[in-house]
Amino acid sequence: MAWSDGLIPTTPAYRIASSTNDRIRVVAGPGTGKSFAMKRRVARLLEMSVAPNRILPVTFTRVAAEDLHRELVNMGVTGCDELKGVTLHSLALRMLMRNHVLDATGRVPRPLNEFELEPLICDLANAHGGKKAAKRLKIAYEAAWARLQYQQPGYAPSPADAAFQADLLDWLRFHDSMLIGEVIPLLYQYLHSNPAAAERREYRHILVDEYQDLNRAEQGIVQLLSDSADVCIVGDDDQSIYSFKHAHPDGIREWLNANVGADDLGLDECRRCPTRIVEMANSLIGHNAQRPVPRPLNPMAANGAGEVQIVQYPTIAREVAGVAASVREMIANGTPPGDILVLTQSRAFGTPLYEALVTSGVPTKSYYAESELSHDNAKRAFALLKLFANREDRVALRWLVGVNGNNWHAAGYRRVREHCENNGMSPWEAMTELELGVLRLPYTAAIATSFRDIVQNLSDLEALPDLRAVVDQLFPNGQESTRNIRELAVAILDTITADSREDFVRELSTAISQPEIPTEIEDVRIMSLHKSKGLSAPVTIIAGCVQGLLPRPGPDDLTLAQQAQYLEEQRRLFYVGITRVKAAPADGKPGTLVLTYSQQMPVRDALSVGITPAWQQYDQALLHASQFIRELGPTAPVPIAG
DNA sequence: GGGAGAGACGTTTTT
DNA sequence: CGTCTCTCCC
Repeated sequence: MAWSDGLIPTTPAYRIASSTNDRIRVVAGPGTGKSFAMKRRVARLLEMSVAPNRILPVTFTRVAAEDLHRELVNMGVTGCDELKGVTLHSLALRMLMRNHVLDATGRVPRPLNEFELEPLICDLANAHGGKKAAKRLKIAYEAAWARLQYQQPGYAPSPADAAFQADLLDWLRFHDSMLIGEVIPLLYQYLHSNPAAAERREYRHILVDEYQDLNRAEQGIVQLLSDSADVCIVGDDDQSIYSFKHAHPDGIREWLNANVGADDLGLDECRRCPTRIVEMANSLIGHNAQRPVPRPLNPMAANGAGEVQIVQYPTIAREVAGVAASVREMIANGTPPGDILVLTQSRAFGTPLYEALVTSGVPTKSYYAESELSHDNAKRAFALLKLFANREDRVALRWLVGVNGNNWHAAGYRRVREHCENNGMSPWEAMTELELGVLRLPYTAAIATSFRDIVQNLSDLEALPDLRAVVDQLFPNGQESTRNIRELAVAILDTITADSREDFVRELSTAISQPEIPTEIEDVRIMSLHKSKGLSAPVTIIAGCVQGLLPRPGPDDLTLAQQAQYLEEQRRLFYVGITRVKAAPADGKPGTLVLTYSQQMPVRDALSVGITPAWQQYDQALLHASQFIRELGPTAPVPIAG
């Protein structure tokens, strides 16, 4: 199929695909077909024989990356197999692993898993005001980098920040590791200080999706990679929902000033949603006063009006039962489960809903599912596996040796580390001597004991015939706490041929941190509003639309202006949610949106979800409908009691 | 190093 | 209302 098949030359989609301007900005609302236009643009480049490895399609999430790849394959475009959509994060990791880059940065691109942060925080807590303070300081360090504050003239961290950062960097260097939040900044630094680096001219075409969700460092990388590349950025500030990740949505506006002469294209026709929902979405987002340029979505009459229900229940238990009942009814009436998307603002709503659906026999998948590493058993086994593959994995060793102590044996470990630094030893070597009694250090008895167990565990593993046996030993069949990680490990074993421990561990790590995205959707999906971005479904249900949860009040240390911004982001989150509804008139699917909320919930649950109830009656918190329901305007139906 | 008791805090999320 | 964190004490 040719890139221009079915594209009408006067349409914006055609211009996006065909423009030869070396700078293009596309502002595109939800459901307006920006992925479609991007895909056609990539197809055109490939048909013009641009080498696939010189095209860089950057996406915010892996879902989008795989989507692009799949659609190009379906189009049968030559060269698409070699074209990989990547997230900036994975691109950065790949570049940081190149030898000359390693050399220049002096840092090992071995990001810490979430669970491996615990001993790091404990090691730094003492000198920096406790665990909480250390966590805050670590977040501040990553935030400063995400915002590129270090590059801004006049920026200076406070003495406390600077002292913490020095210690943090020492810890990371000593343990041959880095924070996940450093991956992007380190590549930024490398590219920034090496204008002659080949990386800066590696790509001929760069396409960036969801540009409003990138933070300053990420936007900076895109710029540094575009010395000799044509750049096409696509985004929508009305869908900017990642401020907690320091997204810099102003970047999409500033970009036009920095790239004078760029094509400025827009997609406004909402091809996805029913017209009634488009009108509600416009009314809702119109309440955001700080929009730079209001750009209403244009409804597409052929989609039909669609169906919308707003339902209030007396209690949260009734709400859960009610949603489950309507899902069952829809399925009984012929709606495929995969057509139904249930969105909630928190796990606390998602989990009971999931359980109710599963109990009533509805095939359901919760995207709130527990991580493979939520149990200590699984963490321990995984850390052992890392050490089994590489005795010099200092992070894994640090974790294992501290896990049984209430403070991660921070005091003793500090002595071990000092000894290593003074004598040029690795922790493995020092602990071996410690355990043999050759070396004596104060406060290290517990560490020596833990180390002895670790060595024993490892030698037990060494005695096993192959990796399959190692997996059976670490993640025993039938053990609930390691069931998820076992499934992953076994699946990987089935695909790899060589018995290489390093490869196996690397693949398992990747599989854990970057779960597979199911391509065949056969189940009802329950997920957060954030995760729903980029998806669409004929039936979308948003449960728990109550004030205090959606919108949330936001942290109390915000200024009035910041509070207003926070509220606007919450409104954008709801905007993203309701625009997931897909009308498919040809299939007789009108597109259905259901919004539910309840009048009361147990105070205990309210508190644990983050709602501070303004009113309560005995142990029940009294709830109110989200203000966003009201803001949907006159097109929205009158709420009914359920 | 570990236990008892007081006090803070509670969410969403990407890589 | 629970869980985590910190402090104090042995």
